[in-house]
Amino acid sequence: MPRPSNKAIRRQEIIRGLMSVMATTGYENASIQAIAKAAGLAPGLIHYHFKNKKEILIELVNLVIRTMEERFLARCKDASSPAQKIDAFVEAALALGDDADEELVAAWVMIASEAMRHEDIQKLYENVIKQNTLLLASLLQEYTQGSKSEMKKIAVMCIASIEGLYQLSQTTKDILPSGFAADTLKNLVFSSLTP
Amino acid sequence: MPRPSNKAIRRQEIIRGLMSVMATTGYENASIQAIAKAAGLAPGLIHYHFKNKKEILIELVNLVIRTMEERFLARCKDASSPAQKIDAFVEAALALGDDADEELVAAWVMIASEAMRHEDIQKLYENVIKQNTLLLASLLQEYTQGSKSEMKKIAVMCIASIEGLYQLSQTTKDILPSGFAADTLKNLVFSSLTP
Amino acid sequence: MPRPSNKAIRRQEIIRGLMSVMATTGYENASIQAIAKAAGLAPGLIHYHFKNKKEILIELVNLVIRTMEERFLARCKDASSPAQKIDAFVEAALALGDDADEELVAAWVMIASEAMRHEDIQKLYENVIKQNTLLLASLLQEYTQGSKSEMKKIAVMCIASIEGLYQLSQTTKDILPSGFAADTLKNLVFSSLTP
Amino acid sequence: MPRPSNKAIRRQEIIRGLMSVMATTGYENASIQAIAKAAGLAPGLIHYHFKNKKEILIELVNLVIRTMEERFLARCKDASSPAQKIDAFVEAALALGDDADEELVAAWVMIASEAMRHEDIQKLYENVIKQNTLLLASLLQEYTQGSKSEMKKIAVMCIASIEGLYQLSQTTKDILPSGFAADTLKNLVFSSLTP
DNA sequence: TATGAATGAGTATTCATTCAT
DNA sequence: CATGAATGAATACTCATTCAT
Repeated sequence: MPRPSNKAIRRQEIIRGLMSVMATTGYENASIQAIAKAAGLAPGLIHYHFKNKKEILIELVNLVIRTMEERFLARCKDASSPAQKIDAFVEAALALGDDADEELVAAWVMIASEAMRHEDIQKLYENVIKQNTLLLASLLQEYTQGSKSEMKKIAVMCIASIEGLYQLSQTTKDILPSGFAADTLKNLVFSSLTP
Repeated sequence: MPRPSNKAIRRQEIIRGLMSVMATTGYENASIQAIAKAAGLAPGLIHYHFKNKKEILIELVNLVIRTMEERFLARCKDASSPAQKIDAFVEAALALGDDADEELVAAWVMIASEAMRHEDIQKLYENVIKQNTLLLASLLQEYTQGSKSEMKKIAVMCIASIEGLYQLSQTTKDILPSGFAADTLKNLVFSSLTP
Repeated sequence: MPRPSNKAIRRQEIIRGLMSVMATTGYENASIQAIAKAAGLAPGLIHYHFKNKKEILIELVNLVIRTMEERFLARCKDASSPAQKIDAFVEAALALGDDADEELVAAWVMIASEAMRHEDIQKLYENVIKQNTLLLASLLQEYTQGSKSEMKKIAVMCIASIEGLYQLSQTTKDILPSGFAADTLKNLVFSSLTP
Repeated sequence: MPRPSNKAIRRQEIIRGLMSVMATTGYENASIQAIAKAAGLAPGLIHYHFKNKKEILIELVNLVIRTMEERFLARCKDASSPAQKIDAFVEAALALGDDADEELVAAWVMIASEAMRHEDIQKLYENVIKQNTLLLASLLQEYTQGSKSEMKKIAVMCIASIEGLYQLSQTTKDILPSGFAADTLKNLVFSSLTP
């Protein structure tokens, strides 16, 4: 009887290893050795489970994306009106708290910058941005019967703010009034819609 | 009789070499060889003019910052009212056009991500963000006699939007409605102020 | 199933590689390539086993020091009187014979000169010199009930002679009457003690 | 009227530049740039006055040797008896005082270690050692009518002590009782002669 | 003579990837 | 599956030497 496969588990460990290393050093400086150490595994094992370093990155991107989606869905459960859903969207993106979130955001910012260098990462990143934009735009439209193109613009700007806030949270922490982000962004958005 | 010094010129060439390489590959992947090639110089010459790679990066950051400031000041010349100045601020940041701007923004996004890895870059980056935030906040306050802390929040959000838009412009170009950024951001800001 | 560790063996090989290269070229000129070649290993492997070149040097210094101590202890086994111990000390230091000794001395002379450039090597070197001096001084005192400070002076001079002879043996071989060193030094020391 | 040649002066400056750099860093680490800086000259000028780095070293060796000889001759002026001359020899070698001496000794120790690596330096070094040995041996013989070969042995040992003391003075300063060297060595030598 | 820019080869070090066990 | 040793290419940086001015 062969021992049960643990590929899936090992792959998760490795992906999380990359996430934690990347959060502080970026992708280029995340050596296989360091990833292995962070994952508590032997270096040689990495390439048994992944073809190469890039593949781990891609899986990490997918993991982060999935996690973010889940955050939104969880908050959406109790939302019925469009306004509540918009609220849920922004809260899911910006009302971050624990250490896991912290690392997730750090990794995400690193991923965003890797999107500039790797076409495949760029595609994944673009997809999320595109989807989120469309989602938010349709929520906005539902909420206020404004023009579609106008709602799209506001949605893009909103997404940009979120990405920019992630960035600033990693580089200029002490400039951000603590916990201000979600509320301020919602204010901005809603006030631009009501007239 | 002695050969005339050309240090300043060479240093500029090298800095621009780094900028152009970084714009597409990031800092870690900007090899000295590549920088030299982009600058049209022999590799060995780089370290004759700069102590190390980091020093080139720092000078590049300073150059980009200076250039951005000049853009704002140029647009501010004709602005008298606070509203016009806010307008100038946003336009200077977002109404970008030619290839030089393109490269500048690309380099800036890369710099922002380097700020996460190098403390000295982080300091420079933080300083600009801080200064811009304060500047914008005081303009907003001048314009609407709202509370200082409220204006600060809006200013931060605005700066975040700008940084986020830079990011998106590099990673998800075709999602941005062309030329929409400045106007949409101004709308958002002003509509949040008037009530 | 895992490959058995051979770190200790490889490290020894590398250290001996450095010793043999240093013996002829000195530390600065002992390139990693040359060390690897002397050890029969791939260059990249050196840095798998050692953090950097300096670390190899430090281990080499420790090895040489240990070897020298063992030489003395081996000769001391049969020594009971102080005079015999002094004899053993000088013999251990100077009655050198085979090729291994030759290389050891060559490496030691190189190490001594590196002590001028690297603080950590200087400390190791100083420690041995200091310990040997104290050891010899106490032997001398045991032998002749002379003043402590006087014995210390003779001990230092004796150690200096030994180091100087090492030096000359590497640089001006054909000036040294073969095999004269130990006897002559003992004569000098004992004749200065008897009055 | 052509400007008067200053080759000799420049060469001296460069040689002293090397001496001062070597005293602290050794020959391999004495870069042409550093030598030029120490000499207060432009880097390019070095190779105008010297074919290559080695040539400067050779001239430095000659300079140091000459300086040492002069020290001995100066002290010999008032010496008439063999004992006084032996005294002068040892004093000239070991009764060092000012900063210039300090640098000279440091450079000399570095030179001695370079003798292991460069055949031409080895020759120069060997010559001095040989000559000094013969000189001292003949003085010893004049003083005590002992056998020539015996006197040679003592002379070699004496020279070795001196070289060893130079070495220790650079590497383990605080172990040497201050100012003890000359007297102790003279005691050792004379007591070994009188039986 | 003098200056300092330029070149190119050389060096330590890192690291993704492979492979023997 | 797992381990950790091994490889070789890539990279930042140094430096003697040359050369244009």
